[in-house]
Amino acid sequence: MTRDSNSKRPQTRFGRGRPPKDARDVKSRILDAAQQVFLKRGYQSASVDEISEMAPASKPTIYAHFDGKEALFEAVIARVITGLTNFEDYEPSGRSVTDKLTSVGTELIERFLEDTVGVTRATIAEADRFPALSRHVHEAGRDRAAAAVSHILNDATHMLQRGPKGPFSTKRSLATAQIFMDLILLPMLMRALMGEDAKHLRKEVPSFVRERVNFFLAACETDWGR
Amino acid sequence: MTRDSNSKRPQTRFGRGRPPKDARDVKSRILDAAQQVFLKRGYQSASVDEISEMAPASKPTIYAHFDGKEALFEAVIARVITGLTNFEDYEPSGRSVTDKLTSVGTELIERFLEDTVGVTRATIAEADRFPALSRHVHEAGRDRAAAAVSHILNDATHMLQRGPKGPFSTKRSLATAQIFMDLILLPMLMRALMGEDAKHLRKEVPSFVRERVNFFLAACETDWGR
DNA sequence: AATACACTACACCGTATATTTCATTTTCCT
DNA sequence: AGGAAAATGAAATATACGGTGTAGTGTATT
Repeated sequence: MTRDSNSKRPQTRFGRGRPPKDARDVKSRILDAAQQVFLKRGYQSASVDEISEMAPASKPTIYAHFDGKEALFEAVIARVITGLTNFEDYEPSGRSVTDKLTSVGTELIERFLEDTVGVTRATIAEADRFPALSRHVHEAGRDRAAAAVSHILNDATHMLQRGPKGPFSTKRSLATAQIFMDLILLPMLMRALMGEDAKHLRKEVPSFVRERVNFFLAACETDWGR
Repeated sequence: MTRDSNSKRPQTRFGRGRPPKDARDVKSRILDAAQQVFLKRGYQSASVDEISEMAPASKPTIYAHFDGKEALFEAVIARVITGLTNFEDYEPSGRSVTDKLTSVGTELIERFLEDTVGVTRATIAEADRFPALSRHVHEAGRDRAAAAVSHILNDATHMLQRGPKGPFSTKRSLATAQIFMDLILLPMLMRALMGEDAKHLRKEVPSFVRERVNFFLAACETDWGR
């Protein structure tokens, strides 16, 4: 009864022995599984056994590649973070400023609602066990995205042809980008964190973004606070 | 190394036997300790033993008063929540609208930064273990506060004497209050959740609130989106 | 003084889980 | 072919924790 070949073992499972060369690298298999499990259950509730089963990879193998559960968790977070700030090749659609900002806002929400929720939840939960990680996630998620949005806002400035004293004063573009994100991304992220259904959230996104962009532009077109 | 080795017995510890009548009720001692431990460590990492030591109360006593760890957790959350939404007797200081809103914003941050951070963190972490709790916290923290802010905004409308078509249109006052909170409270709450030092945060509050109130008022004084 | 009570301390059980050891198996490389 | 490499399954170790049972003890009440 040791050999149970027709069981529901997930995907590829190798028997004992050195795996064939064409098999996907064990390390990345472990990381993939760990990401799924950690982002689903959080750090504490995640078990190495489950990761081992899902990878698939035996526990000795896991401990051969990573120093322990904590190191594995940190590796997973680091990997998700780096794969999340690729705003390089993004260009907002639409011609008017309103359309462009709506596009940016929607894209932000879409992108962050996908992977970030799990990471954010996990890091928030374990904020005192991994203080460095928490800070890293914060900076990566907030400051980097703000820089990207700031860049896009600067483009909008030039588009409006109102010069450096225009609605998006260049000097404060970073703070303004921050406001944009707080106004549009953060509320949705928070609601997702609190467990609101993703499908339900997605349905509200268009009208929500429209409302917030209107509000944002209304303020930007004045000389708020100078 | 989850365990703190400096397990100094806090405050009063009774020997065996029935405690004197004037001793604070065991139940509230347990709840106090449970609150400290849960909000510090989260649900999973919190151990009943630690609560027992901190209360101080023996484990059998704890299980005599509560059905188990989950029930204890729910009791703690419920207790924190109910003690959090007392905006009844709050009146914003200042004469100008700007001053009033600044006062409201600061008060919001102060109040929520105190206890809410721990609760929010704990419920976010355990959002799928206690789905009902998560929703309750969300509604209590968001909708109730929004209603209170909405009320204050309505007062500001009357103050400005611009009638029902004024800057704070009554019909949308709830959505506007939502924006106010998202603009002022949410960013600070998020930063606190990510483990930023409370002392450091408090130093930034005044200038932050000022900036955001200016932005908020600038938009409100237009007819943003009709 | 006697009794009921409301606790305490301590030890125990069962389970879950991180981590390691060991012998074994299969593939790669020369 | 033959050894090194890489992984395996199974089981052992160690720890932590939720929950419970037992016996004892001081306070309140009668």
